[in-house]
Amino acid sequence: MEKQDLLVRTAFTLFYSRGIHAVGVNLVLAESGVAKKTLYHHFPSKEHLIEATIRYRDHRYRAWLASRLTQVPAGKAPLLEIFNALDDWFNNRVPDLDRFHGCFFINASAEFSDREHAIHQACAEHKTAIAELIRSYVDNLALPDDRAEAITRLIVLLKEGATSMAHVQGHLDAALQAKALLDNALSTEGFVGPGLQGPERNDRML
Amino acid sequence: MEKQDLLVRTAFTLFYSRGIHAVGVNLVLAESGVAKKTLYHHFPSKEHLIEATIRYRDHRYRAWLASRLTQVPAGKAPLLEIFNALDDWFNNRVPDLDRFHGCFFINASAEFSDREHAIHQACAEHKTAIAELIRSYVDNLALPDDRAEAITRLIVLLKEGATSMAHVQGHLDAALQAKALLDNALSTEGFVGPGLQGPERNDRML
DNA sequence: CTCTAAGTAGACAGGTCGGTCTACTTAGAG
DNA sequence: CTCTAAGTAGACCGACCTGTCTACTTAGAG
Repeated sequence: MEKQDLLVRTAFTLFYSRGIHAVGVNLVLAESGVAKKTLYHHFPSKEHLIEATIRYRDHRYRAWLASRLTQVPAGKAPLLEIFNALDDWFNNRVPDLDRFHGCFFINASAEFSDREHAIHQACAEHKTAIAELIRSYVDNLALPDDRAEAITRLIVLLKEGATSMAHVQGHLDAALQAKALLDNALSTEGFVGPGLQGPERNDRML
Repeated sequence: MEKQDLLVRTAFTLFYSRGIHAVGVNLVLAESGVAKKTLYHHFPSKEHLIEATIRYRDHRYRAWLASRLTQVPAGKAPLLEIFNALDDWFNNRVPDLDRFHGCFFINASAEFSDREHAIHQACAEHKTAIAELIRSYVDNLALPDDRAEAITRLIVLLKEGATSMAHVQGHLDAALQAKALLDNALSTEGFVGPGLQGPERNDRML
């Protein structure tokens, strides 16, 4: 594997499990077995390495989620499938995403709290990209634009809440709970209008 | 003011706005004007100071939220009022809580990711305490126990999601969006059963 | 008046931080 | 064969980290 990739992967795993400020470049080098000069040959500073780990995680996470959503029939199913995927992630059934330690982008935003900071903005952009992915599936329901936007934001809200609860409180069933809530909302007149089927019988949790 | 309190308040503000690992004790001392010996007289280590800031924030936050919920009529209103309070917090209309930088406990959990760690556990305990506060208001609706528990968890889910979105993405209206969703859920047959009023007309956002 | 607890300023120790640098070693392209 | 880009190990720099320590000051209790 190319040294640059190796550094980014190693740095990501360390940053994700221990926090970004808590991990020094010397540890990344020791874990990866790469020389310091090589790191600074590819990245002008630790900051750039951090940004590379953000892009790396963004790419992996989006690819994983997008792949999951193509594996179910079109319609409501992909929207609910988001939360099946989250459930797998929380319960460490997705080795590709590393052992669950919450959302890397939420964590990074906590360490780089200033919204003007490049790293915080990169995290926000990831969230926007995820929202756009979700929106593309909501659009398949052929709803009015404002309705589609509201449902997209609802799903994002539930996703963020479930991820946070799973990490901080250890409520590993938060994804399925969010799924049941979404299912109910999607079946309610005020949300998507008549014409969609009722909730999936065996997923009722509320 | 007692030096111990001054240290905790100063440390909290710095930790909250810049991150815990990013702030050294020397900065806390410089900002507070307290001598280093005094800090280590009251706290055996930085770790203990961090734990004190967690307890401090826990106390302040719970007192603020509890106070807000007593200012509306009993019934559904306090549950919706949670999100009015969050909306004020996100938009910096609550000076007592410091300038909004997300949830301090989520942020701290990101920096102390190991769930066995005392600081992470203290954060989880705060969330549990908040959930119990909410639960006490849900109980006023006189619902079956499992229903009440589900609604409590739903509210917590929405609260966490809104807080995270407000911080990372800057969606400062997330609280009102969550409120509208809760309002709808509380009015839906499957959630609390018949007998409760419909959604508040002018808060419909979905 | 005396004793004590809590405070001050700031030097210091041992370690880690991000980052630079020298000197040397590959491996592949022209 | 030669040149270059990318790699190695690791010494080194100044800055900052947590935490300890000396020496002195202050305020209140007995």
